[in-house]
Amino acid sequence: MPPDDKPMRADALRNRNRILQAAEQVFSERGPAASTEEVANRAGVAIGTVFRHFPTKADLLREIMKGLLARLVSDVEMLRRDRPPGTALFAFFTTLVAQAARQKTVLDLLAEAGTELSIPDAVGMLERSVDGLLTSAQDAGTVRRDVHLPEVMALLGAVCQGAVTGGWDERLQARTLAVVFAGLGPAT
Amino acid sequence: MPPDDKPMRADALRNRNRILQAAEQVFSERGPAASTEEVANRAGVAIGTVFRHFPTKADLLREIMKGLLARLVSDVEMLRRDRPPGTALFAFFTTLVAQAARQKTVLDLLAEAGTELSIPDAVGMLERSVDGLLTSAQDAGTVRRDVHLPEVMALLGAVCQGAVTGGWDERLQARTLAVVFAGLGPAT
Amino acid sequence: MPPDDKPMRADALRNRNRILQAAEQVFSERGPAASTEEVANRAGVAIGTVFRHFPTKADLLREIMKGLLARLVSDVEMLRRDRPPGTALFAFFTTLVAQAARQKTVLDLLAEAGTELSIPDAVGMLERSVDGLLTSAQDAGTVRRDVHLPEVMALLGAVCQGAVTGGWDERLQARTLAVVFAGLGPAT
Amino acid sequence: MPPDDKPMRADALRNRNRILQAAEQVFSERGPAASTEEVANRAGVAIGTVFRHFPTKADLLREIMKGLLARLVSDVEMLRRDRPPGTALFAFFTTLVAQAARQKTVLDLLAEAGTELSIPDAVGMLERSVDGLLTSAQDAGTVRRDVHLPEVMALLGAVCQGAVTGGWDERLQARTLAVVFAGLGPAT
DNA sequence: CATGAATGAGGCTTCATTCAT
DNA sequence: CATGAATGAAGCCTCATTCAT
Repeated sequence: MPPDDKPMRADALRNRNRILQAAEQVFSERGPAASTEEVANRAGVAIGTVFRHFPTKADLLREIMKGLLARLVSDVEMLRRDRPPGTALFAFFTTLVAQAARQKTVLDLLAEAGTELSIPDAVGMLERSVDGLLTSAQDAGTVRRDVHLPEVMALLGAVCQGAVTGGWDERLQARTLAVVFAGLGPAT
Repeated sequence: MPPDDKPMRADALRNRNRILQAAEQVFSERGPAASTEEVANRAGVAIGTVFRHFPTKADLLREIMKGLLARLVSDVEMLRRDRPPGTALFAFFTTLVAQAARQKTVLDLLAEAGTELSIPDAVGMLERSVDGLLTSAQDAGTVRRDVHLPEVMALLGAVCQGAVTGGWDERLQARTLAVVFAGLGPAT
Repeated sequence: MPPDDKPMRADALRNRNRILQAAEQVFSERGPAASTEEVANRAGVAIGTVFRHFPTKADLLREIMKGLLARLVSDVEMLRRDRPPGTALFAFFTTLVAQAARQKTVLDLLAEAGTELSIPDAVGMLERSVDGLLTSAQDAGTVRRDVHLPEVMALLGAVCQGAVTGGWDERLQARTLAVVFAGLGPAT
Repeated sequence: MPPDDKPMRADALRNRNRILQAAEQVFSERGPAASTEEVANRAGVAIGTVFRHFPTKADLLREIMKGLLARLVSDVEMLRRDRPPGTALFAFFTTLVAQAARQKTVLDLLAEAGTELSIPDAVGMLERSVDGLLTSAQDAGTVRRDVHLPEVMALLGAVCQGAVTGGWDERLQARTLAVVFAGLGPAT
């Protein structure tokens, strides 16, 4: 989401993206405490270039989060198109946990930065998307009607965090999600 | 668990405990990035004393974790004594989430330090305790037989992380746990 | 004083002047530590353009000084034309102090850059001009004969510096100059 | 003026003083833009030690100023004791200009830092001291009664600045001060 | 043993200057 | 010529750790 009042030069844009990718990697691996210098190295640019594009480390973190959240929103949209409404929400849980390593950044940042970083818009969009999934699932009868968005978001976050920090393997992911899905499903 | 080859003088032991308490507070509030100096201040000792007791910041963190995990183990034992076997596991989930703020340290540390810190013993003990809870619940018929320890631990961790980093209020804690409990319960 | 071996295109010259004006403003307000980038912004040109015209920040500073000194010289000439010879020197003092804010740049630069910047020609010209003022005043009998140019220049500089860094208001300017003028005047 | 709630260890105090001296030198020579690192080198301590004693560069500058101003105040007091009241003020002017190189720091800081640094107490004390000198001189009849403190302070500052940034030699100092003294003296 | 001063590597950020577009 | 992105040295400051008192 580069703010392009003026189109932005080709090379600058390429660097911007390289930096964003490098940052995503680095912060995923080392947590948000990783140094900006390392991001620069991994991106193959000088440290000054990172700061030209993102005047502050927090700006860089914020931008990564925006990107990740945007990607999640589009994942949701894709699922709504390609899956039967009754399973799309479950599929989203599964995807999310499977990608957890990538999502680590999102969660860590939400945790670490907390008050400082603020990207309510992006978060709000994701919530609206997931709400769509939930409603569809309830209409299809695969999720109980007394389940509401907040706990779904909470479970999404929890399970994702858990997967990341706990290092769940595939089998464990499946078994854990099975419990959650059973909990969401119709009462009988 | 002071390494007591030589008994350790009374005042030294008192300092050790003060430091541990202070550290728990400080790291809970500020995250593991908080400075050792602040721990020393809060404990009312000089920085050198902290490093005499815990040669490395990581050692200090590790020791806190051990303490927290030990406390969890004793929580579990207490629940086994005081609660009907069918609900003890659920009670433990509830307790854990409610105390999440305190547990923040545990999780953060697990996340942050990851590979560096390693405290398999303490974790193992907690796992054995929880396994007891699980088996009892299954015997009592309040938890499905095809639920196994790994996913229970996973859910415990996930839900705890979620509660902390998501800042769930009491209502949200209850609703989220309701889903999980439904998922653990008998299939109808 | 653009170095015009080749005449220089009209737009280039306009940029040169814009940069010079901007630089004068910026350095007056923020001191010589202000960034070249800000000069470029204020001038409405790109940073590269500033460095094309002035290969070094020091070059830019030097050029500003030359300009300011040249302006002072022409102020002196004007006073010699428009004022009675007995008061022109005093008038120059007064003008200078009143404009001190503008002159801040000159002085700061002299102070800050010291050895690095060197602009003997321009300073020499100003000295010759002021010498004219001094001689006239002495001929008119308003300044003592045993006062020489060096101390006049020194007082000029001192009073100007003082006015700038001390933030003298009008009343204080007047009272201070009154002392200096009394000191310069005939003995009885 | 170390704030000695607790007496302060001998070595710490020695370092503190070494740093202060080094800083005075460095900032005199290179201006307030000189690097803290250089101060550390000159003082023969590590950079961290400088920051332990003065948490901020501004704190260091402020402390130097306090010290210099305090020394000036004591200079004044000494003059009042050792000199006839009619000449003490003039002697102070002379001393000040002669030491200008040392005082450079004071003035530069006053100029450069302006709003940021604030040490009103120390400045106020100096003003009160100089006021004493002025009154004495007026009582002794060596300074006109219609001269007031503000312009004396202004001239002091101006002449000092001038001496520093202008690099006046002894002869020039004398001639310039002669003019000022004549201006302060009785109207004939 | 406790104290707290000293160390110095490392992090974030700024800015003069260079160079591809 | 102008543009503005890239560079990288350098500055300020923090903090884990060591060591003299």
